[in-house]
This record gives sequence, C-alpha cells and structure tokens, in this order.
Amino acid sequence: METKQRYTFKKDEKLKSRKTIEQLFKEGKSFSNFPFRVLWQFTELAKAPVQTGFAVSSKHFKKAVDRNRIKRLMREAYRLQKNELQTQLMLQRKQLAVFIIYVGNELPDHDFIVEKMNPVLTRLIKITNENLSANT
RNA sequence: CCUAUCAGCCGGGUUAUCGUCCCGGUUUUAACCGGGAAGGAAAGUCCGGACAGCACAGAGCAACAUACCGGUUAACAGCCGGCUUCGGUAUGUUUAGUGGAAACACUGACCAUGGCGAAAGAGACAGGGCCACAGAAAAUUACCGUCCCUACAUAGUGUAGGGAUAAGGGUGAAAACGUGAGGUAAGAGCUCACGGGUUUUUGCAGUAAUGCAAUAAUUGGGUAAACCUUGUGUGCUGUAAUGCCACGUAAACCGGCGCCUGAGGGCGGCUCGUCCGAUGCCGAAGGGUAGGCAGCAAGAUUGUAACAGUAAUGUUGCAGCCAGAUAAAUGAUGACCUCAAUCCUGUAUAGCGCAAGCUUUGCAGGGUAAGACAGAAUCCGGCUUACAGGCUGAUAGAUUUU
RNA sequence: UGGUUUAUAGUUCAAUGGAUAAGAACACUUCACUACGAAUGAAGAGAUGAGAGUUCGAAUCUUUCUAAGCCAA
Repeated sequence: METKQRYTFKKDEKLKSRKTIEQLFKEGKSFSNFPFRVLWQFTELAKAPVQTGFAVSSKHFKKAVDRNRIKRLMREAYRLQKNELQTQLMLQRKQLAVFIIYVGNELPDHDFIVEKMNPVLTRLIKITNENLSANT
C-alpha cells in the first residue's frame, strides 16, 4: 500500500548517542563538499535507518544565535531532501550514521543551504550503492 | 512647538502549508485530537541568597570582603531617604573695574538660596615607609640672603670666625594658615584685628550622620585605589552538587606505609579540638562504564485592586499556573493588519522674491514597510554591558503669540 | 553549565607606582664587506588588548569590557 510521502525529522532520526559519535569521529570516513564536511559510517542502529547530527564551530560563530540559526537551516534542508537516502538504505537493510559540520565563515541564507545540501545527499546515496556492489 | 540631558516604560498582532520538543487523552505501537513552548537583558559571571554535601560546621591565627547616617530585605558591595564635600548652573545681596551727565549697562570676585549632577565618603596627631627631575629645602630644612658680636686690614667697606632668623630667593604637582597693623638688631602667630582650617566641652534641633550658637585650645604638604590601624562580616565546595537503579571490569601485578603504642581521612592554608578508621591508605601502571530516574519546574511566583509608608518596600483580598531540552526543541516559506518612519502626487496656508522659484506648516490619496541587541540549561534578588524604533515625565535652553 | 588563569615589538622573555624616548635576544629593512650568497659589522623601524577612575605621575593599583587558554562526571 502506498502511504503519503512525509518529511519528518524526529528524535529517533537524530544522532544522539555519545558512544556512536565518538566512534564515528574515530573510525568513520569523511568527505568535504563546501560549505559542509561530512562524516559517515555504517553501524547497527535500532531505531532508524539513518541518524544524522549537525554542528557549527563556535570559533567561526561566536554568538549562540548565529549557531542556532545555521543548525536550524541545515536541519530544515536535510529534512526536505533525505527521503530517497532513507528508502535506499531500507532496501539494503543497512544503517548509516552521518555527521554534518558547517565549515563556512559567513552566515548563509536558506536557499544557499538547500542548494548545497542536495549534492551531499546524492553522494551519500552513491556510497550506499557502491558498498552493495562491493559486498556481493 | 523644537533641541539637549536625566529617569522610567514598551521591545508587535492575526493567519495558511510543512516540521520540532513537552504534558494530557483516544486507540494501540503507529498515528490522531487538545493544551503549552525564550529575554529585557535569557549575556558577562561582578555581588547576594535558596538548595545539596562535607560533623544540622567547633576555637584561635591567617586570609578575604566591606566602610557617612537611617530605613528596606531571605540576603547584598543592591535599592530608598537624608547628611557632608565637590562640580557646573540660575536668582539675589554686597563689592571692585570699565563706559556714561545720570538712570543704568557690561565684566570679575565673595556670600546666601533654589533645583541638577558626581563621590571606593572610616583613620595620615597609633606607627614606620615613599614623594623621580628640578629646587637651598619634599618635613624638626640654614645653600644664598638679612641682622648682631669678635679679630685683622680699612675712606667707604672687605675677609675670617661665632651666633640669631624662617620675612625674600628663577624650582616644583605640592613650599610650612591668608591679609593688614604692631613689634624687633633683623625677623617670626611673637602680639593684635578680621578671616579660614582642625579639635575639646556645653546648650538647642534631629533616631542618627550632622547643623546652629557659645567656650577653650590649636594652626606642620600629599599618598590608605601602598603597608598599616579601627569597627563589622565571612567555614568550604558547588546541580557535572547530591541520592538511587542498570550495565560492566581486576579484590590482577609491582613499590611504600600501617594493623589499636593507629597509616590515613573527614573538600583552600596553619595550630588545636573532635569524629571515622583495618576486606586499610598512598604511588605507579592498567581494565571497565560513560545509559536511565530523581534533583527539575507552585515559587522570597505572576497579574490586579485596596491599605500603610516621602520612598525603597510591606500587608491583605481576588484571579492565574506560565519552557524544561540533554550533540541539546521553540523552526522554514508565504499572506494580511496596525504603530511609527520615509518617499511621491494634489491642495491650502505663511515668509522671501519683480518673476521663475525656494522654504515652513496642515489636509487628502498612493507606494515602501516590524527592520535592533540577542537564545533558556537548578532557581531567585541585584549590578554591569549590548540595543533599531517608539512612548511618558522632569529640568534647562531657543523661537513665536498674548 | 559551573569554576579558574592570562594578555608587553612579528616571536620568546625583562622592567620596585618614578618620567631622556618601556629593555634584551631572534626575526625584519637599509648600507658596508663579496664575483654572488652565508657569516660579520654599522644604522633603522617596530609594542604595554580597549575604555574609565585613584595619583603630581600608571605597563604596574582599582574597575568595566574584549580576546585567548585551562579544569570538571
């Protein structure tokens, strides 16, 4: 049965465990795609196929208002575009932990973040498919 | 009506679509319904508390904080009211100078009063320090000078020695109460008059700081935001406190101390006191976990009214329940409304101008159009800092009219 | 979130509240030496994180900001 497409980003879809985050920073792979730096790793996650975290450096943005603003924009852009990645991972029965860091120096606007988030997600989809072919 | 300063207040609202967190409910494990979701500073962490643990926290020293008086408060270095000193300002009296025939005008000084602003505002006769350069001297000062005496030379006078003196001396941030008179060999608060400062005692006013008056004494720089003295206060650590549950490992090995004649510990230092203390303590090198619940959202609470008080603030009544995350929610994209601002068009009015036109103010219509500082993390009371725009009040100044 | 420390030339460090112009080393600039460079010699430029206060006088004392660091169950 075909359910209506929903663009959600709930608590279970956020990367919150301190343990998995430390493991991701230690062992995970990464790539850069300006203005983002992305860390990713396949692990076992109970609640959702993909968990994502967002961060902004406090050295580049001293005010908490600016940091909150950027993280909210990133979260919004991710929420609207991540569904295809999710379905791909469901099909292959894999779980992915992702961490996206904003490394730019200037305060971005909404359209800029949405535009730049798209190639990041397509690359992540590509990575999942590559791993499938390599394993089989 | 405008400008400036100071003080206080506000810091948009409604709504659509897609989302986030918490609480409650329905069904049931995935949704739906209802309700709620940042600030005046949430910030800096500069003070003060609540709360928790360490002995429901002890003594002395040290250390730190604080400092006019009274009130307020849970408490404070906050706040409110007063006192004193200082600053600038207005008015008035007196006085000096200039102009003027005079009335008077202008400028300056002392004093008084009014409102305004500022003050880390105890003590420098308890004590010892320090005060560069300059200057004779930077705090019991004699370098020059002034005056007296003696000796020698001598026309005047000079040289040497001994004394007296704090009036004069190009300095300096600061020079030994100020002005005038007496006095003296020369001088000196040495004496006197007027004035200033400090202190004692008494009286009156005031809760007090203090003020006024009298009386007596005194007149010796600055620095306490250097040491210090005096009064007062402070035990320490902080919600990652603290309590409980779950998971997991190693009570491994090595070195040192100790086992009741006591190692060590009891949350900043020292001495004491007191309590705990043997499956113990310290060091070195490793191993494991980094999940959950409580703390944690009803309180020195918010709004409002009355009363008490100059005020800060307090008392009482009524009504309300108002964020609670944890790699950390409160968002994204639109629409409309209103306040204020600004621009354009039309029109009226006043001023300048021969005119073209320029400027001031009012009215009508239209366009743009919520824009600053900034994001809860245990919670309160303050302080400090940041802030687009707006509102209110007080004071001062300018202009116009009467 | 709570606590705590620091700020002096480009860098690493000095300077008791006391004054000409905040000192030293390395680095930098110019000149000399050299065929060219290095080394050496001579000369030069360059700083108290910002504001306010106390004081005759502040790098130093007090205070408000700013920036950077450190600690934690």
